[in-house]
Amino acid sequence: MKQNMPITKEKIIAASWELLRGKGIENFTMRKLAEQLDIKAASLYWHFKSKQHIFQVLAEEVAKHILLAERDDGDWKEQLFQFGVNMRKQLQAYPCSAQLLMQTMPSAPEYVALFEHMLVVVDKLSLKDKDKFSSIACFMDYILAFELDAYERNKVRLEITQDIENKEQKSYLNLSIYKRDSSFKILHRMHFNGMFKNMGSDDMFETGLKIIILGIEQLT
Amino acid sequence: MKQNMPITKEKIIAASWELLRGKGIENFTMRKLAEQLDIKAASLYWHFKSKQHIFQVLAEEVAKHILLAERDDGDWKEQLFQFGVNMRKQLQAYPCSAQLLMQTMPSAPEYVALFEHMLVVVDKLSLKDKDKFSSIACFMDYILAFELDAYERNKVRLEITQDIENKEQKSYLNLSIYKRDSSFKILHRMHFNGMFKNMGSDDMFETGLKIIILGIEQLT
DNA sequence: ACCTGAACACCGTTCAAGT
DNA sequence: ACCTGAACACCGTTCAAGT
Repeated sequence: MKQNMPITKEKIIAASWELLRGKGIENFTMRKLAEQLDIKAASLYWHFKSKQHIFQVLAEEVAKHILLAERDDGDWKEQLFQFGVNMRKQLQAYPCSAQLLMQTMPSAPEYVALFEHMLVVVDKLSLKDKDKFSSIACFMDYILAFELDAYERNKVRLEITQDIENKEQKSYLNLSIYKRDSSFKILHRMHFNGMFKNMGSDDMFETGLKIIILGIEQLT
Repeated sequence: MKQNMPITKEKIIAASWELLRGKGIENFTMRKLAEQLDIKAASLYWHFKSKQHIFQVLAEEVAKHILLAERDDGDWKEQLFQFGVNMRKQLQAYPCSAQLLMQTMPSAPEYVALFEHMLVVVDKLSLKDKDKFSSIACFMDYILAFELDAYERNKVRLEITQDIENKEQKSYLNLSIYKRDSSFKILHRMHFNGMFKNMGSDDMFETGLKIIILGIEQLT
């Protein structure tokens, strides 16, 4: 990480991804970012006018990579499905990218390009423009929320394992209570904790994708 | 706001909602919350062990109210639709509640009750348990993401109008560029800004809800 | 039981001053 | 052109001390 060469925007962005991966977006600070680059926090402000602006650049980078990895195979249903799978793959490759996109979305030109790209896929359907737009918005909302959710759940999971290490045993999720509580009949039947542990899996993600694609088809 | 009676948990929670409504979750601070209650920030820690814990209580309150407002009319499709509409209404009634739920979701007992309630609606369908669960997760993800999105978009909108007041004219969304850019053919045809202005509307929300419900039906 | 002052270890951002 | 020290106005949280 230590270099004598002058800092560039590119190096700051690269270090930002590292910091996000290591500390998460809630612990991303200008001071830590500067430390990682062997400079002082104040120096960052020569390259970027604010932390928010760094986030915007990161978000646009993600949006760009989502579009780059696109190939258009099969019918519209297959295309939409592949787009969803690929978008999630990119979101997983860039730490906290769902948060970044959610925060900065409508201002980024790349975001609009994403929208346009998906509208093309759905344009051949015999739907009102308004419904095409709603379909794509729903599709993207689902994907983003799925990853936001996964991130939060992972955070809780890490806190718990940390507490166990510290012999604190706080048990944020005391599932044992629900296991015995007869008021949650269906969840109980579904093997409560197994179901919740399966949240965030590839399988669950793809089922959601299928639901939305089938739903769009049905809207015609 | 000024009272001589001793502060209670209930008063702190009430003041928290006010603060969220007035300042948003990103400007919710213990110091501001204390000020609103005419006490000092340190005093809050006698009632709640942390800011995070206050958020957890707020989130559970929202989840509780979503369940309370429930009536079960019609077939499963109608029920699910009404649930979605009602859930969004509650999310809109409590400021930043989508963020609160997203942050604290899996640890809250009320959240599990929400899940169970929706699973009951969908339980009569001839689906694998796994797919019932995925359906509900998809449904809830969509609703939360829709409101998160609306919140962020509103934030940007407020910043812009503020800038216009300040004669800064930064134009975070310079839509005029896209309007002329021929690479966004479909969005252009759809009246670019009109479409984006329509984002977050009741109509768009309900279309998304319908898509997911039709999709779940198709999964059987 | 309930509240406070003072402190600790942080933040993002600015800006005059250095090279 | 690029970086820094020092400061400003904040954070969340703790804790001995007050009533």
